[in-house]
Amino acid sequence: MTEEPAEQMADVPVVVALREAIVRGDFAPNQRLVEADLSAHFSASRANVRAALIELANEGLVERVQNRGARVRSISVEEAVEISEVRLVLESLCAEKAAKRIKADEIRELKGIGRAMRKAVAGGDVVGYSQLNEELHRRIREIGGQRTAAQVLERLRAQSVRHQFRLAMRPGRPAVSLPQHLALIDAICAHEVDEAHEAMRRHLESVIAALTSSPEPETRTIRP
Amino acid sequence: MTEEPAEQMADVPVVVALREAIVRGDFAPNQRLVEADLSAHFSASRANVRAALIELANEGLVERVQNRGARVRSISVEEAVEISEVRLVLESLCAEKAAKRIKADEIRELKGIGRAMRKAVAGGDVVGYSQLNEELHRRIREIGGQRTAAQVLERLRAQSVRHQFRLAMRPGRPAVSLPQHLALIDAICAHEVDEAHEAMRRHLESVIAALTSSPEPETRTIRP
DNA sequence: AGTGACAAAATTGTCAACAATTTTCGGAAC
DNA sequence: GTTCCGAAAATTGTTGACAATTTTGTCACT
Repeated sequence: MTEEPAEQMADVPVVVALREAIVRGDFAPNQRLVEADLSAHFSASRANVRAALIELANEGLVERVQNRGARVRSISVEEAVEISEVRLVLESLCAEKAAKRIKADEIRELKGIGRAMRKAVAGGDVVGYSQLNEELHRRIREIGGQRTAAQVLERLRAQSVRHQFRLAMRPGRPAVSLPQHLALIDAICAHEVDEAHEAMRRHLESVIAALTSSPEPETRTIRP
Repeated sequence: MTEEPAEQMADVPVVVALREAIVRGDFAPNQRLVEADLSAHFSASRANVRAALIELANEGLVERVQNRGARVRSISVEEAVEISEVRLVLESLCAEKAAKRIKADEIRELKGIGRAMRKAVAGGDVVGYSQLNEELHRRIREIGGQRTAAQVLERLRAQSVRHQFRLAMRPGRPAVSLPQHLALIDAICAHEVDEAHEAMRRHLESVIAALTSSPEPETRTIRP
């Protein structure tokens, strides 16, 4: 493996660099996060690394135990389901609010995302569709204007991004979720508050169902 | 004001001592939290105080700005409403789960809380009723077994405890919420899943209504 | 071979001193 | 009296060294 100082030139705070690295998957679940190593990797002081670890532990991305250091927290399938249940009720709330508040330019934007999704699925672009998926949910949160809910959801997203991505990779999954997303977009853009709520609920119930009835390959964690 | 070293003998970590102090109201909203002062007050090193402030900022109890220190975050009424909206959907979820999973001994416990609430209201014991209120909601979260939701709710509770307490102090408020709580307890103990959900929804909708139609006295913040 | 004790190494926890920044305060200029 | 400047004070940010703890490695003993 490479051993360079790593991380881009821009002097981003350590916590955001480390958070992105974990979410991106640069660090495997359960991998130890040694303060001195991170200090070198991000060329930051150990105190800053330490502060970052405390913060990320608070966000649920990192696990810290007294005198035994920090490691990337691994999210079990059961916990991923729990997170999805919370997402269900909170994103449904945001969808409701978005259906109430959405404005003309935002309608155009959401419709645009819908078209792009259709195209991505038709073209078999799974990662592109996955990104659009994330973008759609994020925009709905923003349009909804419920900042407390949005903040909680953002934190949960970081924790479950690995499971979400694997789910998106399952064969046939995009074909299931695409019509759900399109119905959701239609409801929100038509200011149909109740239907927006229901569409989001149906979509996330489908996610939960897929997660639970999962023939997930073993998460072979090698712990050296 | 007293200037002693403060804080009980027990060597509790700084963050929990500080968190409790803020939630308890020992520090007023917007009050500055100077690291050196806290260091003396809790007889801890400045590094520990600093770590605690970072953690509490992450939890939303403290506001930190670069080079300008930390202060107790003040929660506006609008934000308290947002928090209550999130609580509504999450606690409804927990109430559902609790109605599904509740066991005999837990039923006895909840019924006991219900009786104590009735007694407290009859006797005009407002603070006692407020404590029972908190205990009931906490037990429902625990019985529900949805740890992700419970964790989010616990964090939000810390943020909104001030508003909650003031609401509880309004004349006539206990008379409104008591029957709602009793109905909630009955539904959960009877394993009536949907009704438990609805009872919690109605209860928290009433809380939100009370918060919004509020003749709250000015939060006179003196900033010296 | 297996086990336990013990030293060595690695790692985290703590602290105090120093640097950088912001705020406060006094006074000169108008 | 007000405004603007600059020095002093207060406060936060950063660094490095040291202490405490855990982990690893070694070796005698059974």
